[in-house]
Amino acid sequence: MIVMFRYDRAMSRSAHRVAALVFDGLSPFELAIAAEVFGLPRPELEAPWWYEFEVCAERPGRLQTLGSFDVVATNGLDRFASADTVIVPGCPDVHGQPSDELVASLREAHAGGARVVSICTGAFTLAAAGLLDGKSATTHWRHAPLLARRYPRVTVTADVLYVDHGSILTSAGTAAGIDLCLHLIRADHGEEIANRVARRMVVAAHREGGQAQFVERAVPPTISDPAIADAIAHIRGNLREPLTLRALAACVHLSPRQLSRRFSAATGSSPGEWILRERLDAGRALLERGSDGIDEIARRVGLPNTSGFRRHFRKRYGVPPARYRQTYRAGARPPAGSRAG
DNA sequence: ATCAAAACCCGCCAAT
DNA sequence: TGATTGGCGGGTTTTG
Repeated sequence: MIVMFRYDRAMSRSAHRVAALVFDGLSPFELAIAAEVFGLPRPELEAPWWYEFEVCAERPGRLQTLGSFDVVATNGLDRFASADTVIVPGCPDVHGQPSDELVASLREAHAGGARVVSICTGAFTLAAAGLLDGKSATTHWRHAPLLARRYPRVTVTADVLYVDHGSILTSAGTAAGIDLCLHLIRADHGEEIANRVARRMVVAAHREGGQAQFVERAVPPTISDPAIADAIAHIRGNLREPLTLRALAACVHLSPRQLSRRFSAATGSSPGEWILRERLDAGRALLERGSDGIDEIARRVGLPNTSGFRRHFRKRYGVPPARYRQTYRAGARPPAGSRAG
């Protein structure tokens, strides 16, 4: 599993080093995303390890950002070779070409086992380095057609927030970089810590980002209506039961009409919708972790009719359950060419 | 893929 | 008088 792989790898050294590329004309926001997620100390999380964040430039020194302030890079590109994760923010010119030196250092980082991560049009830089050849990738939707034209060997997917190939990850327009960085935290430290980081940043731990995004549940909203909070707790604790509106209403001492009304007010979704989502989330988790068959999983999440389970699953996640499991497991292999660690 | 039955959702409105 | 409740109708969705 890649999660274990990354964990072991990080534990084998003093810390997991995240190196971000900076250059003149940098978007400060994109750099700040990486700095916020990886650069802030977070002792309150009690994670077994955390990241060391640094910025690296082709020519270290003072650099102009697109905002009205400068950044000073103290490191050169040689730091990429030994980094565990390399972040490449949006490039200043989508028609331009990165320098040979940058291309070489990105290739070296990747060959050396680093995860290489692009935000927004950073995908152009990765593509120019040949790191995306034969792979799917994403970038800002405005530039997706250009990326596909310029680099025909890259399969450009414009309708997702990010694409994870294990050692190569690309994200869509600027803010999707947040989704991707949280995704990395989730891969490294698990859902719980990723959710807590997201909560600290006051963003959704997960946005549904298009069909095959395979995302986890978002930070649960705070429910101020106690009856509805009870109802949700009851749903979670009794997923395998039928859970009709009427039964649920009786359980929390409300009329069905009232439950329906207050549930929508408190959560933004109807009881039925919510219950279905809980069931499918649980089903997805069982597909990822356990080895139960689809029939058994369907029963356990309260959709005992397997064809119904498949129908809903496919509609929500874009792929049938069996293929989801296959894809998920396949995606969990360590990246080829990684160094031992 | 199709279909009848069941369940759900929600605007409406009289009763509280 | 204004807010909340809960039954009803029936269009929509889900089920098996």
